Formats: sequence, C-alpha cells, structure tokens
Amino acid sequence: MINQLGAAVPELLNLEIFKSFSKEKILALCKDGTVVTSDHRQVLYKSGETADFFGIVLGGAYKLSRSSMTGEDVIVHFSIAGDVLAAFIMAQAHPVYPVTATAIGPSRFLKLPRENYLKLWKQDSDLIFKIQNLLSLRMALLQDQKAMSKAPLAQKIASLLLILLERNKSTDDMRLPLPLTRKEIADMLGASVESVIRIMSYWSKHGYIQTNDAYIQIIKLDKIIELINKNSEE
Amino acid sequence: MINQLGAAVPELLNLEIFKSFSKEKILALCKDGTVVTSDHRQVLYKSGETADFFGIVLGGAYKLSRSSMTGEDVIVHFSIAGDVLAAFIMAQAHPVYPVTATAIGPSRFLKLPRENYLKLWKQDSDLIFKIQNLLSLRMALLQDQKAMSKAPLAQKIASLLLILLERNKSTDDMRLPLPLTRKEIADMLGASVESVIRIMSYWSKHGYIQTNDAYIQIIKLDKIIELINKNSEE
DNA sequence: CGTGCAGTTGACGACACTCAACCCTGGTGG
DNA sequence: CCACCAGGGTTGAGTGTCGTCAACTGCACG
Repeated sequence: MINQLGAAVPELLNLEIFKSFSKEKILALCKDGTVVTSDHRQVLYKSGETADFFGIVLGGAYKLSRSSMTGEDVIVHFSIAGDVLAAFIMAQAHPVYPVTATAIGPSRFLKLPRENYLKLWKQDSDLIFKIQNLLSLRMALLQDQKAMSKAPLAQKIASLLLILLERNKSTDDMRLPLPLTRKEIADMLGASVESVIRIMSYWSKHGYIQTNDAYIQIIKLDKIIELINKNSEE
Repeated sequence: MINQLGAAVPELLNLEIFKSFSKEKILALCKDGTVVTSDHRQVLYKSGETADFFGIVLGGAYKLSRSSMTGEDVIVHFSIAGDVLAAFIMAQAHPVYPVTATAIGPSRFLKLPRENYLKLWKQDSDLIFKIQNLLSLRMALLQDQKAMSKAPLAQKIASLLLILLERNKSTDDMRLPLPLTRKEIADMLGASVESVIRIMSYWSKHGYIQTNDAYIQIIKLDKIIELINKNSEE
C-alpha cells in the first residue's frame, strides 16, 4: 500500500519537527518520499538489514524491537505520530537498522530515501539539532527505565503507563495513545506476560485501570502515581 | 586543578573524533577550553545542574550515573579517553545534565564552554555527524543491555566485561581499561553487590579472571564467552 | 469449525535480594 | 605509634519476587 506524497503535506506542517518550516521547504526535504500504509503486525524494516531509508511516523504506532540470544523479543521503544525513525544512523558509512520496526494496529509512515538525509537534511543545522534532541530524549527514556531496574514490577508497569500517557496530548481522556497487549508491555519491561497480567488484573479489579478494545484507560491516576512512589503495596 | 590548553593538542590529534583535523582547526574548536584534573570519586558535574559546558575525556575514566527514587546509584555508562560528554544536550534551549559524572581513579577532562558547541561545532557537519554516531553507539549499548534483562546475572556480568574489554585497544593484555569495584558493576547491571561478588569470586577461584589492584584481568576468555552463549552453568 | 492470538489462573521452584556478620587495607588524627 | 574508621571484598542464612510450566477461556477470522 503506497501512495505518493503531496496529500500528506498539511499533515506534516503540524508535526513538531517541521514546525516553523514553509510548505516549499518541507516538499524539498521530503522529495521522492512515499507514504506507506502498514497493517497490524506488518514489518517496516528488520534489524540487521541495510538501512536505505528513514522516515516519520504519520499515524498509528510502531514498536521498535530486537530479539535476544534466547529468542525473546525485547521492545526498545514505542513510536507514535511525529516520531522520526532511523534518521540517527543515516550518517554512518554503511548503516544497518539496529532494531526491527513493526506496526501496532494500522499505521502510516512517510518513507524517505537515505539520500535525502545526506544531501538535504544535513544542510539544515536546525533540523539536525531537532533530530539530535529527539535522540537524546529517547536516550533519556532508556536511562529512566534503567534507573528502575531494581524496582518491583508493579512500579515499572505503572511508570511505563504514565510515560505513555504523557505522550497523549488530549488530556481529557486518560487513554494510552496506542493499543498495547500485555505481552508487549512485558517485552518492554523485560518481564513475563503472566506477571504483567497478574498485576494489571489486580488493578482492573480494583478500578485503577480499564481496558476497552486493546486500549488501556487509566481511571485512578492518583493510585498509579502512588504505586510508583511508595513501596509495592501490591 | 586546572591547566590551560595548548599542551593537550598533540593528545587531541590522536583522538578518534579529531582525526583528520588540522592542528589549527582543533585549536579553534577548543577555544577557551581548560584541562580539568579530577581525583578519584571527584564529581565533574551533577545530574540536574544547568549544563554550561561539555567536553572530552583525555585520560582515566568517568562513570555517568543517576540515582533512583529509592536512593541507589544506577550507572548508565562508563566513559574512557576519547569519549565526548554532554555534547548531545548542548543543542537544547536550556540544557540540564541528565546524569552525574564522577571520576574513577585520577582522570583528566577537556572542558569546553557551551558557546563553542553552538557557535563553532555546529558549523562543521562532519563533527556533528561524528557526535551523532557516538550517541547512537551509546544508544546501541543501552539497548544491548536491555536485551539481556531476562538473562541470569552471570551472563550480564560476562557480557559487561567483554564489552569493556573491547574498548581496550592493546589486545595483548586482557585487562579492563578502567578500575572497577564490584559495587560499580552491580550498579551498572542493576544487581546487588553480594550477587556480583558471589559470581566473580567463583570465577576467580576457577581461574577465569583475576583482580590485581582494582583492575580486572580476564584469563580464560573462552570460558567467559561460553558463559554468555550457554545457559548459566554457574 | 479449526487455528491462532490474547488474556487468565494456579502450582512450583529458583535466582537473586536482604540482612548481618566479618576480614583486610590504607589513611588519618590524637 | 597506635587506634580508629571508611571503603572494598566476602560469606552464610533466610526470604520473596518473579519466571516457568501447564491448562483453560473467549474471540476473531478464514
């Protein structure tokens, strides 16, 4: 499923990274770009493949994962609309995707050839800085998670939910911006599905959270926050 | 302990990041830089402080850490000579150090004002790319560790030792490039000191490794590698 | 109507954490 | 000169969180 650019431009104008850019400039930067539509669980690129494109998530969500030596998936990051993928490695001589990108639910992605980065993006130091900031933000997220490595699982889950919730701009509904399975939460935290289920089922029963469809909604935010700060009162 | 620049230039010429740069260019980029000498356990900058300088590790080593809510230290990265610190966040509007940098053993650091980055480094797209590559390397390291989150502790330690050993250019001696305490290993892996000691003591007894001074030397590399691939045969 | 995915629950066991001692060394001050 | 202390390393006993295994439900989809 591939559509040409053009129609996507108004969408691009709203993205954080292109704010303050003119329509003409955006069109130039995204020259030869294509809009890719991904189905649920469809793979955008695989870890280890030669990286000949990068791009921007337009809608839906993608999970970035690798598999450990023992074969389990480990999720490194959840990317939602506005997130830039693989731009960081374009500068390398022979870039290879470090992770696998898989769609979560139907999603859309603006696919840009590597050349654009090397020839066009590189010239614009504002753009480079924005990307550098995105990268260091992602780094900070990884570090945050590492800082919780000794915390009990309940705190890790609570913390993850809060972080994802913060990305949801519409503050009125307390719904996570992407559909998550318990397995994906487990893979993100390096835990087992069963353990995640045990904790989240408990929360559901006590009305802290609620899961409609595949979306998770937080009902008692204070309870979740409390969980993070206090010791694990289950 | 602060010395002026100048004497450090020949040293800088050898660093990965400045390779292929002329002496004049380096002097320009490092304008107003000072060489800071740190004692063991001395703090270079603290997490949360306003980031008004960045720089390059010249000698010795620094650990980058944060403290979790429960007060324990969590080490995010070990930086040795040639590593660039805090450059990644200089592009932000009001940068704040995300981690605390503490010297491990007597160390030296080339301290550069933030202005240099904004006014000089920014102009050089090669330099920016090198830094971006450094950052994505560090990111990859964090991801590697995350991928091992479910592995038994012995594998994590073995993997950490190997990663650190790879940074040691002199391949003849199998000594880690920096002095590490068991506590620091534990903080790096999110484990307890005692657990680390139990595993490493076992390795010492069986001649896999050896610890002179505070330095760790690997005797039977094959055994360590074996540990990583196979299941935990203790 | 079978297959596959998501969610759930229970029993069991193990790895690693906590707590509590203890040793050794080097530095520092009385 | 010696006593004291801090930092690093070590060991043992007890405990708990969480992973593994296994079985079962509900649902969607072709």
